[in-house]
Amino acid sequence: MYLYFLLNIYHNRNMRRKVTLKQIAKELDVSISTVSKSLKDSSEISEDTRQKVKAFAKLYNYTPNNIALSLKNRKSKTICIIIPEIIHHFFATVISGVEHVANKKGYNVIVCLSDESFDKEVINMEMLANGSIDGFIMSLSKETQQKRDFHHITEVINQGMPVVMFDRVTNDILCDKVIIDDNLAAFNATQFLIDRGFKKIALITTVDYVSVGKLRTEGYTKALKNNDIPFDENLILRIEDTDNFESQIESLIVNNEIDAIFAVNEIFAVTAIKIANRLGKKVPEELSIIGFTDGIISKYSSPSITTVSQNGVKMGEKAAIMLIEKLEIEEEYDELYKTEVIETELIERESTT
Amino acid sequence: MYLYFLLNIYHNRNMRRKVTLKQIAKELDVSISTVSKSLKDSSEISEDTRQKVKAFAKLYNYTPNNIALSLKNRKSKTICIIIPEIIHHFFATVISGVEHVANKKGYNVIVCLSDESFDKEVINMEMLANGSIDGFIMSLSKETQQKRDFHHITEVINQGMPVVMFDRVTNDILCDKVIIDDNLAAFNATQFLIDRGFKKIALITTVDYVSVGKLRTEGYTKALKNNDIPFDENLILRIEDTDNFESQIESLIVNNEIDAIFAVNEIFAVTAIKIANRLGKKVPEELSIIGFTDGIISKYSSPSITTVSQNGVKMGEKAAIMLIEKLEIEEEYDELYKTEVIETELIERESTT
DNA sequence: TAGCGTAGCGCAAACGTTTTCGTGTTGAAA
DNA sequence: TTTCAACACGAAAACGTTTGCGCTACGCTA
Repeated sequence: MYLYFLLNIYHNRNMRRKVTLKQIAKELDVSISTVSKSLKDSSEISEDTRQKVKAFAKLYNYTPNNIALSLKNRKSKTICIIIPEIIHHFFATVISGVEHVANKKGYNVIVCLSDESFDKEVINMEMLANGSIDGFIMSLSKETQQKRDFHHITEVINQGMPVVMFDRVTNDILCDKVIIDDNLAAFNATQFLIDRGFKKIALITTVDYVSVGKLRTEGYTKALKNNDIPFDENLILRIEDTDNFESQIESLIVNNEIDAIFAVNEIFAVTAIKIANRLGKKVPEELSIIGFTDGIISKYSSPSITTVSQNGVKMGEKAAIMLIEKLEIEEEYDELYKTEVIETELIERESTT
Repeated sequence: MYLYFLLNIYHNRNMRRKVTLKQIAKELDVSISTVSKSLKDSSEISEDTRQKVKAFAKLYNYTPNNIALSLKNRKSKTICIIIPEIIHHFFATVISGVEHVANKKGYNVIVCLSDESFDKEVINMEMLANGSIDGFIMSLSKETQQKRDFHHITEVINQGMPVVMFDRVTNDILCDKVIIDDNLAAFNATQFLIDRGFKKIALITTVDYVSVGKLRTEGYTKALKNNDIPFDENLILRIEDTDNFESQIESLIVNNEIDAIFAVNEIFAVTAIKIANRLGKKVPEELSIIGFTDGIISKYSSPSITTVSQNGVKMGEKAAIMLIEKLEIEEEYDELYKTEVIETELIERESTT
């Protein structure tokens, strides 16, 4: 009898497919249920049979098939995180946070990249919302924010699938959210520069449809107003195309007598430093610069960059916790949506006086 | 009849679970098979019924349940990539490459982080090798490389699941691999420095059990030998603990009259620049530095760093292509394992004369 | 000896598909 | 009127689990 089994399993070379309950049952000449129950130590089964089955299962390294379990339980123990770009350090840190929490709770993480494209975001969501995953964590693509078309998200939510949005969120969707107070953080950063005595403070930001760009711009504006510093539209540079923005920054610095710059991301900040250097303007002696997002660039740039630290790991962890909480509530949860605000921190380095 | 259906599906508020073939069948008073066949435009079914079913399916937004399909087809159309750390820019680019190819071919990507830990690597593999995924792409954790314990990988391979290893690979496992020629790349980088007339060339590397560190060290050594430059063990700094290595680099620079440094990664390179600056040694005028891995740091550092570019995106793409090829061969494929070598490129920037 | 409790196990349904094969009905040819 | 092909559809198995319930046989009590 054992021989037959061996022949069946080791069908070629030492290649052996995963063994199933059925195979074990056949081999031991009992029913599938008996095998299943034995492995779960059910008292329905005699001690004797139980031991026999368990020994056999161990020998052949039995583990239950996850897909079958998913189908039966109608849950996959998998969550999906959709981000615009994995190359951005910030998003990588968020993934890291999500992954660790998810793993601890027994969940797997599928990563999808929208590449800032609306269509890819839609396709990804539709592909996975069919049982493959239990819930979404996502940050909107630029294009989606621009189009303001969120039907794919409402659809998923209406199916009863929890969604947690982070960083790039929208008020048009009701769901759990994890954000930082972009407005306040920008306000604080600008105030920091004002406190150092600067009056001509430039802002390098993104176009307004990117939610965080807009909020940060508002925070900047508010700080100026609060301190009775005249607002000068010329000092605001809104970068749309991230391919070729160096010349724009250069003219900003050349054409205005600025003494400080607040940039809404690392790349803008480090590029500003580079161009200032090239123009013979010393940072921080002649020009102070503050960035946003505490990535490796800010840390390793020289001079290293004073920046608003946006704790991606923490955001990811929080988002994962919120999602999994929703998933593990038995009942149809009341639609109580929370928005968590992760605190930011101003990290002072060498790029400011 | 429609009313009944509506009551069933929209059971509360406008929450509607995904509709199944069974529900459609019941509602239209036909069999499940008829529904399934209609949706697949089978000629077995009359034009009339087909249209009716399709219209109904469209109305209720039917899409097949992925899990059920996975169970039936015994493949999940999902692959898993296991990496030591997502924070490293290089690994992020690899994911990006994998994701794009996988997506184009209709596969999803599960990302697992081993955090350089052997145990996490094992757990991740065992968790997913039960039907959840069709194949692995992986880069070994440091701990795994140190222990030289690869049983979890052979086990998975013996189950008939394809594995593609990249970057940090091992000869102990027979499978497809994607690597760069670390030895040659290091040789070329060192030769580049020698060609510039440098004789006292330091090497900042990792401990030897990290496969790529070892290979790069060998390339460095070979270049010296080839040019009859005396090999000086004091010029080699092997960094184990990445937390506190600045002081080690500092003593390397202070205690030896070096005129160039070859660092096996970006962080070491940029840190070396920083310390050199602090010590009043100008880069590149008094000290030339070459890094490895063309990440954002190298690009945005000032001076920007001459580096060996290791195309992560390309590695990821190649790995994904190889894996999916294996997956889609119908027959038991012959065990023909290939090792693809991705070419590197020396990108000259400002940190070398 | 009839009755009954219980230990030990198997049946079958369910999760949502796909697909093979079978079955009933029709219309036309013989 | 019988026969048979073609058409339109349904039943059921299969993928691998879990689990409620039913069934058998045994040993015991009355």
